[in-house]
Amino acid sequence: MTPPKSDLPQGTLDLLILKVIALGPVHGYAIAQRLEQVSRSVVQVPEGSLYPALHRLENRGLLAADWKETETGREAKFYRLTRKGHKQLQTETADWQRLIDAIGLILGMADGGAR
Amino acid sequence: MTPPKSDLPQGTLDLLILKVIALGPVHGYAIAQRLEQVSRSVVQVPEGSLYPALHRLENRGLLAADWKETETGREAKFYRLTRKGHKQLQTETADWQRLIDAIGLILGMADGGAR
DNA sequence: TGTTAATGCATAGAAGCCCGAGGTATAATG
DNA sequence: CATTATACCTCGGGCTTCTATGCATTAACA
Repeated sequence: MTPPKSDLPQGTLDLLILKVIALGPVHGYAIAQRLEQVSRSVVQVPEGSLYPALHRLENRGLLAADWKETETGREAKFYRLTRKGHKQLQTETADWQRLIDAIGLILGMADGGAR
Repeated sequence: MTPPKSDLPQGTLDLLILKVIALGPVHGYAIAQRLEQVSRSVVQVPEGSLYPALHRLENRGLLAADWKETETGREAKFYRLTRKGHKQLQTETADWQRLIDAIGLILGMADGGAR
């Protein structure tokens, strides 16, 4: 059944993490699940990528975290965006859009192929 | 004036190179120019990234090269796609499309919650 | 009760890519 | 003759990512 796993291009993970957290405080484990669900399993984030990324973003001052209880009564580290993180999300989203548009132009170059 | 510079996500460069070469034999230097022109300077490929990438692709058997003269009468290494390279381009293009669609889903998430 | 699965965090090590800096060489232009 | 543009190349540092591993708790299940 070969589930369509896909490796994320470097740098993209940060953007996706920022986006999920922007929707409301979440803990790390839930971020990975969320990304997988919404992307229909195209995006799969191993924990060895996730947690270092979170620490990185926190060190850069884009995230802040507090330990709280989950709905199931367990301790977890809930992340939220700082003001800096919000700005970063905006610029990274815009950058991403400009980039995939540009790549679209390149991949759309005519060679008598599809369409 | 915000110069629209953009770094390529890791791994994407290979795809773009394959695409340009698929349009017809070109030498390395021209590939970089081509990418910059078509993308309106959003994509800029430094030589320190370009040449290692070309060698990588050649070593993987996706490209083949011959020395020929350019229109200006200089020696240059012209690359073309192998059959394997063509297949690789196809699958990588499909992967890319699936990935940006998935990321589009994520970036399009609204605060209304999962739906 | 023992064991498996799921939740939740974390680090270490290896692999890989990107890019700035530096080097070689030719041709044309001022 | 010096500079600019063409055209190739490599090295080293820096960064991200993934695999593997570890720890701890809770729920389910046989």
